[in-house]
Amino acid sequence: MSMANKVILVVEDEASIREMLRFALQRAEFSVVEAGDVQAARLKMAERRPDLVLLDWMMPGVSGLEFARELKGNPTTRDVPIIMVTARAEEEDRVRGLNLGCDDYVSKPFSFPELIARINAVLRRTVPGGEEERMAINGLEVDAASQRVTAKGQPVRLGPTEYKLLHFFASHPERVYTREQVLDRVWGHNVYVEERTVDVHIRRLRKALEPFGYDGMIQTVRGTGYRFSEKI
Amino acid sequence: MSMANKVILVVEDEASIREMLRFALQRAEFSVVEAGDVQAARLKMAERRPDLVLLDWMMPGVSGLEFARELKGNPTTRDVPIIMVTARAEEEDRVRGLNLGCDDYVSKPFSFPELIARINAVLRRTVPGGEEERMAINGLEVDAASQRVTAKGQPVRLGPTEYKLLHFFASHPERVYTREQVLDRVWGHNVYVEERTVDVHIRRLRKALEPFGYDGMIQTVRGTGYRFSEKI
DNA sequence: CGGGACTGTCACGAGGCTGTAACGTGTTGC
DNA sequence: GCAACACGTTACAGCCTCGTGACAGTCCCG
Repeated sequence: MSMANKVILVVEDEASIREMLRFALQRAEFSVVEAGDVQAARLKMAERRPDLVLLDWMMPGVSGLEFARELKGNPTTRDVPIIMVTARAEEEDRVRGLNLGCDDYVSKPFSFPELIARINAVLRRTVPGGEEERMAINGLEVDAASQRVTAKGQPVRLGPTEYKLLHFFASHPERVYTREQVLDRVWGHNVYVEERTVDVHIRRLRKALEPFGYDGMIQTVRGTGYRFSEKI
Repeated sequence: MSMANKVILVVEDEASIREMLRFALQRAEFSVVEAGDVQAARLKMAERRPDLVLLDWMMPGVSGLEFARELKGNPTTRDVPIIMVTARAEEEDRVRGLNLGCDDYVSKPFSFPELIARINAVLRRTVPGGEEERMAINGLEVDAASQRVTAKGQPVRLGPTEYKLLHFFASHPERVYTREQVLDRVWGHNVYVEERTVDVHIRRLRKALEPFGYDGMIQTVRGTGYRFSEKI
């Protein structure tokens, strides 16, 4: 299992716990980046995008909850998985965290093996092959680095969600996805939005691609969901 | 909500627990297949690929762990999600299970709502068709991932039911099925439809395949039902 | 503070899909 | 030959799905 080289950002105010976490994570062959508060976390985040964020729930200043919302609200960081660390196993917090789009949840006191296992489970879920930096299908180019889309050289104006949607579909062509799965992959885990919302964004995406004749690539599979295909 | 008709294989040695699980799952509109040990589970697995496996950890004979490893090692069954059921919250076991590639775990005693919720969460993540499930018989291709059928390269337009029907028959060739069996497998358990309805959909499927000369593959077995055969 | 961009939800309508009945056709058994 | 039967085929009404436009709320930025 080449889980190595994965970078984990630990956001935790108590230095002693941070220390322990670093020790345990490094022993499991993760690279660790630490932050004592949200401010520092933002900087580290901008510096290098981690593969996963381990986020303490209770922190002085900006809370972990708010930081999670911040990350999930930003298209650039939306798909970095988050595991919440909370002091209590309070149901309500847990629900709020999950509804926010956190991928999992660990409550103190936790065992390190369990923590590692959960991290591995979450990392395994995140798309392995979907890290294509640049895709060009049939004259339609999707550049992940600049988050830009061009069709036959012409720039395509897309909103963040439409971009994310296209990026996801383009990196998984010839495959049907249900609305639920699209919501999971594009909007984030455990976020509650109406399924039909996908339809609307599909419509917006198609509209944006229409002037270039690419709208046919997003295909409706009646009774199931949608599919991206280069065959127009 | 088209979540119905998902098939769950319950592997559990204690009959009473199996009973409870079946009750709870069926009430949540899942179809349940049961197995008392790993041996039986293998058979059920081969007979029909379930959408999810609920696997008891502790079992006499071959343990759940081994069976999980077996499933995850086989490309055909690799992407059938597994939820482990452990007797206690045995830390180490849990960890081993997750590292093995199980998608989630539940520890006894568990609450049924939680179990159902976890099952739904896991099912939501899994893509239809799984890994490269693709059939090509004699120039007729059925691709489960894209839910698309092509005959000699030409796309075949099929409604959802016709697609499911063809997919089912194509993956069980040279074997007769009664209308009742077809209804069970294609329409799903606990659905009441007139048996003759199968005839109508068979007709529609044949009609769609006719332009390509493939309609003869769906053969009538008078007095019994239908059969799919590559011999036209 | 005001405007613009973006998002999520809803309501409406067109069209496709489904199940059933009814009738047609071939087959079996007497 | 003629019922009885099994299956083929067609027609159709109702339902369901999906496309689409509108709209209110939110966030950001000048």
